[in-house]
Amino acid sequence: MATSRISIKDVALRASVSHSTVSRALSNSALVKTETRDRIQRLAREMGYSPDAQARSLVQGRTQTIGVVVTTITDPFIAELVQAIESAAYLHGYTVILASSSAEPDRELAAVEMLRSKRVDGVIVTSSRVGTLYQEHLNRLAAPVVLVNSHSQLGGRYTFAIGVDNWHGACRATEHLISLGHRRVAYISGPADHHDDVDRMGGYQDALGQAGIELAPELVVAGTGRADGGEAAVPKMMALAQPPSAVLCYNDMTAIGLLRAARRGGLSIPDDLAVVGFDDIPLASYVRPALTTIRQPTAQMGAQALQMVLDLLPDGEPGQRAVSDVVVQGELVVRESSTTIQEG
Amino acid sequence: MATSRISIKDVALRASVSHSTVSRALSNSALVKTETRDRIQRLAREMGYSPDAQARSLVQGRTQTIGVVVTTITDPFIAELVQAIESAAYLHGYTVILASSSAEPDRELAAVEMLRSKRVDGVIVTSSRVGTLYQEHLNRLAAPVVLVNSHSQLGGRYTFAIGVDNWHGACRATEHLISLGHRRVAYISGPADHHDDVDRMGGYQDALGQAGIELAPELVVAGTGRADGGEAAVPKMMALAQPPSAVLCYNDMTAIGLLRAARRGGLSIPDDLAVVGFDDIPLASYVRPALTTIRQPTAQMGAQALQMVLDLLPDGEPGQRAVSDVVVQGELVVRESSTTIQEG
DNA sequence: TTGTAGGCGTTATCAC
DNA sequence: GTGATAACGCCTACAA
Repeated sequence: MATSRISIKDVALRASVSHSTVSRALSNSALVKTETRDRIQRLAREMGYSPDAQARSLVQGRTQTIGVVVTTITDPFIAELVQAIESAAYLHGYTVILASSSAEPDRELAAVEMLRSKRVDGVIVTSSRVGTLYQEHLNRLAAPVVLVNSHSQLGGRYTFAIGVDNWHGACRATEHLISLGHRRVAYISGPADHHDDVDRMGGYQDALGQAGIELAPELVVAGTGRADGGEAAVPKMMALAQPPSAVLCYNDMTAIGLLRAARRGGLSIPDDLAVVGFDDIPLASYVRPALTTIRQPTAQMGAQALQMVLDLLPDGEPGQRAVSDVVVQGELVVRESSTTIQEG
Repeated sequence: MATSRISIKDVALRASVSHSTVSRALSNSALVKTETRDRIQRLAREMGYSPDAQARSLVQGRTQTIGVVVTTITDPFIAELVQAIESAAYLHGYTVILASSSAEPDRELAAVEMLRSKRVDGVIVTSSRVGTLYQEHLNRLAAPVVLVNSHSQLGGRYTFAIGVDNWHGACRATEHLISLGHRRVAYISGPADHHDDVDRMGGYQDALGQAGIELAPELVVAGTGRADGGEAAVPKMMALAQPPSAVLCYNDMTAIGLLRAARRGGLSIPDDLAVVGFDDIPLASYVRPALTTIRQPTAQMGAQALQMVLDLLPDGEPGQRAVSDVVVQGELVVRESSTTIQEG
């Protein structure tokens, strides 16, 4: 129960002033006598006044709210991203509305429409797959949109992206394996149509080429981006006339699935097969053997995504100046799955 | 850019009707001629009209929005909870505002104040620790509050709770260990002041008593609720004159820390020490040996928490009828850490 | 320094 | 059936 709705009018009545004076007093306007201002503020507090954000937004034209669209908050990578976004938003006086799409087109559309109605000032999208259709909805948003780890296909005037350098990360990972003496390095791919996957495979191939190692098409195995993809890949790879001695996986979950299948199959990691993932999800350091991987600077990406949105706001706080797409670098984290040298 | 702000007035102008008619037409009121209604709806779509949720809320007195307060969305248990809440909210036409408190009192207060200003229709709190001070803030909210896995100390008229049966879960877990032949069963506790911990320890003790096993105070070791607590507990337990042959941990993270330390210490799990956790976080099935634990019906709890909030709303959709505190039962999930019988 | 009078975009209550 | 008109709670010229 507690405090019923109390408006500036109620406060005005009790303070024997007009509601405009209350409004000014509460926003610390210099136009009101210090004395009355203090009196009004005290009174408002006593009465349990709470400003109505909606009414304010209605007249001011902005809601101090940003929408965050995710496939599922259950994904640890996305969760960390959202945490960073929420945290940064809080520091700037913004609020986060969460919308999960479950990767279903209907819900994606519904989410965007909802955010439009709520008049969010900006939107951050972390669905790694942003189809043309989806993008079209986003463009109707009349608010700046920042994509995290996904590529804008249409490139609306107000749509920008921030993402990890997939190519470079995969390159580093592959070089790491090569530096350990591996010559036959496999790649387990992710979901078929993913841009990420294309780029990561590109880095893998280029690193091999750079080292003068010829590409072996049979060493590229189709995965799913989930653990099952990694599990299924093991028998395929091991059935080859010349099995690989090392493998780069599209992501950590693929690698973890692979670890699991390798264990069942009696393969010793990293001795029989060195394994590297991508992402550095929390699980990566907990599995045995702990996973070597490319760490995405998740928290940084989240915070920066928010800053980009703010920079795109009409008059908003200018973090620096103009906004452009941002590419961040991942970091190679060496653990047990690629080398027998123990670590944390 | 896209569509600028278009209001019902704009539509009214183009349709040569009053804005009231447009309002009625858009809400499918029977009071408007079918023909004009269709015409207006078509026009509104063409013009890219999007209703302003804030203006609507202002007059209707409810926002179709609920606030979710978490310590950190990064916790997999909480993430799953939030996912379920968001999903259920969507189905009921509600939107979720996310606020993370980082367990800092300042931010807790700020979060509550923000939700108050945003005029959320209800609030779900998943901070496992709800202090008296915090509760006081919550009571000022003038909106129903549902606590997940935490105990309301003041028990405001509008504050209810849903949580897992800690006592029963710990009881089941302990009985499981006893049924495997263990007589010396240890307990590693969680954060000192947690209600959860008290209840779980109670279940542990009662199960032992029930089996006619005398309680050995030295077998209760202080933990932290985090991995470090489990790690630190291993040397303490093993230094005992009669070390335990099994251990129940306050939660999974404690158990995982224990697993790690045991591994380093050359202890064989479950042969030297059988281990059971609590929660069944995703990690539990991925660590080696996979963790036996008590699974919390997370998704169900999230969905039900939302339903409780809805039921508490003034006129809101009545799921069933009166609301009361809810206790759900966890489920024993047997994996490798307590028995050598292989599984999953 | 303060008060009056709009108006933001809706819905709702009246008349017509 | 439809159109004025008045709220909802706030901000902000414009007056005083």
